[in-house]
Amino acid sequence: MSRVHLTQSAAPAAGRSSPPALALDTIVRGDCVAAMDRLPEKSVDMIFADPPYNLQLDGTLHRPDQSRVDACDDHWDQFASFEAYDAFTRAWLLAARRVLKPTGTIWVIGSYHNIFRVGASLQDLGYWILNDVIWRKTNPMPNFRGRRFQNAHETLIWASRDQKAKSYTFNYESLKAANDDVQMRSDWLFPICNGGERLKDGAGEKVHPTQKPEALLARVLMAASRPGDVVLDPFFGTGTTGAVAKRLGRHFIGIEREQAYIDAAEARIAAVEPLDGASLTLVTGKRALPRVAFVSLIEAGLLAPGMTLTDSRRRWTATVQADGSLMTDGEQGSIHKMGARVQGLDACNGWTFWHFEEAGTLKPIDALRQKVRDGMAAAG
Amino acid sequence: MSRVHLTQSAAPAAGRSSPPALALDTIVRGDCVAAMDRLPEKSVDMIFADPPYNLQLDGTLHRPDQSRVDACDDHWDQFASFEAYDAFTRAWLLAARRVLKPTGTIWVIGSYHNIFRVGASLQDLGYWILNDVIWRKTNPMPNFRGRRFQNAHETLIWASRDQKAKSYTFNYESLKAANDDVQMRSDWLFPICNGGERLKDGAGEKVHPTQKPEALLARVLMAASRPGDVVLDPFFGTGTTGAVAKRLGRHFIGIEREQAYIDAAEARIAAVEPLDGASLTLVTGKRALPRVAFVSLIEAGLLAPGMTLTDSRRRWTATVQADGSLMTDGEQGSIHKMGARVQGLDACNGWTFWHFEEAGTLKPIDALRQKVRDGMAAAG
DNA sequence: ATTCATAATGAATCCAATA
DNA sequence: ATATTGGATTCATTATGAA
Repeated sequence: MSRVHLTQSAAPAAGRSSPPALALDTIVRGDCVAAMDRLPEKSVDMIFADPPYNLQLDGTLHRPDQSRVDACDDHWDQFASFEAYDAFTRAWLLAARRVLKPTGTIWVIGSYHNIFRVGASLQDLGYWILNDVIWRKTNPMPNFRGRRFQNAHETLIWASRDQKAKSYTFNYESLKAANDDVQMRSDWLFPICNGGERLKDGAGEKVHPTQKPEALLARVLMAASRPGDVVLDPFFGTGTTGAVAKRLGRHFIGIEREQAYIDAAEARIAAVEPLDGASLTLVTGKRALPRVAFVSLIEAGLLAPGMTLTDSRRRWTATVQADGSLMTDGEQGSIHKMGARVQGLDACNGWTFWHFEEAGTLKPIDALRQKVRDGMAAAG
Repeated sequence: MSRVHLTQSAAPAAGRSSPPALALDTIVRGDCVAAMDRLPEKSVDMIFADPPYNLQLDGTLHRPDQSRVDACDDHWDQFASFEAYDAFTRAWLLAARRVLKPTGTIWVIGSYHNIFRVGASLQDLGYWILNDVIWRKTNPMPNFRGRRFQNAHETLIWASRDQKAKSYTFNYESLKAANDDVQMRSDWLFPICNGGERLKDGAGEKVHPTQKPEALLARVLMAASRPGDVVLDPFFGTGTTGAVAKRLGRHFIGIEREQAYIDAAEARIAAVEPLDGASLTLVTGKRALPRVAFVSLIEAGLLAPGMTLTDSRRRWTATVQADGSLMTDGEQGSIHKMGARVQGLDACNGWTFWHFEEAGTLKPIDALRQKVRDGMAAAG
């Protein structure tokens, strides 16, 4: 077992329990199923997996200029049959599911050679697919023979542990803010990994045939993990997941069989400078704010029993009751229930629906909720 | 059995044998497996299939404005389990493979709910996947609860009958000429089917919950079939495949269970005006002839096949071809190649050279490219 | 006729905390 | 475990109606 020492704190994020005796920020050498079986169950927050694609190449491909295409023909990408690939896939997906926390999610990347088998196995094992995400390549390799479309994308599947797992980590507001304030789509555009980022050996040969771009991993980690989280990569390769995790203040556990890849990954990760923690804070929306009981507005003296609230266009009115309910048309209930009732809807956000009058103008009671929250913050 | 009469010739393309006793340009009512089993083996040139997605929706979804999302909850999309869906999938894929010519290919469209199972079944049955193709939607439905990425694409799988089938139909040169002389990628951008193209009933309700855009089918048919070919659609719905096939001079065989869909499809297809045969010729050059794809102007309805383009001083003219090429003086090629040819030059920017007439004035097609670019920018 | 404002809607596996 | 309840959440396009 190798260990990469981080300069950043290894303390877990506030409010998230960390498993005991989990060797963080290390690369485990060996078979990923055996290695995962040695980890505690429900111990990792996210899994990113870039398994063998089972490319089934035969023969050598040449470019139109007769140069040879350096194919991915490594022994670890060879399987005897679809059945053998399926058995391999089920085995590692099952082991991964055991170590994944209930709030955790898994990402698997693949191409049309293997991704359909991976997706079906995910579903068969009880994972619940949240999205498939398309990595559109700005600079894919052409189809040299002109017999197919240029294969210009790869597919990622994002899945939770099971259908019931509703509270998985997803930094929706961060992604939206990063995307010109529109929600992030399922198609992402990135260049392939080349240039200075691509690891080369002494002879100038690429160290790994399928090194993924750090930008892709960065979006994955920013979307589905938080600072301090533990990210597992069972097919670590040359450590893109680890490098990005370290940079983004996440912990990683890598599993890899080939010592040459481990060596390259360790050197690579050691050179990564973690971002300052202040750069890593996430945008949080209203969802993350503490709840405020409507009655606390009355208790704080911001509203008084007997006061009349209306909607923004004064079509409906309701009376504030001392117990924190509203009364309208002889019916009594929460601000939400009564807002829905007068409109004939199933649901309503009473905080933004109901207004009070101040200095001749109508203001939503949501403005008063903010005052209460400010007071809560001041009180610690 | 219903029959739609075409005005175009039903003669097969020269050099391609046509099966005997194959009722062309008709919609067969009934189960697709039984109907395909009644067709002669190796009788169709291409299959396009839009099977049920098995969405597994649960409960009702509301938009933030409390309006209800009109979900696809039709009985035909309900399956008891993944096993039941797999059995259904294998059955129709097997029947489809029997009727497909050795030179034929199959296209299947789906989403992450079903496409992985479809893809695995395709491979298990011996089909050979050529590409997966991503339909990126310019205007997908948002994720209203902010719990996932906006599901902004669907996936098509393109496969040949088996690995040995090397001489499948693929109009590589046409696609390339139509795509600004770079080979067509595996990610395609189209709007969803809405507006005037979307079939509505007397009450203004959509006739079919999942009608596909004609532009998508047009690219599929232009890529993998030739004029006179027979295109089978075992899940015909409201007949997008048939409408596009008729317009592009292909024959179709539709299979559909619901009479209401058949009625809508027949009326729709009857109203389709086939393109002139001269507009449908394909580029066949072996070498590369001379970036918004010119074909996307056609797919977007900004230009129509058969339209005449001229240079700014009306010295030369050319005709827009359905495959996205131009024809002039009996020669056919990209907008750049044809611009260069008429001027006797080595190279030419077809975007600024070729003009179309609008309200009596000539405008460069580059103005239309900007419109398409605006749509691309909107999609990220 | 044109512009602007408002409403409607599309293959969607769409919540979290408390009782 | 289930039931209840608070209250957070949408993008691009088309259709409709007002000015």
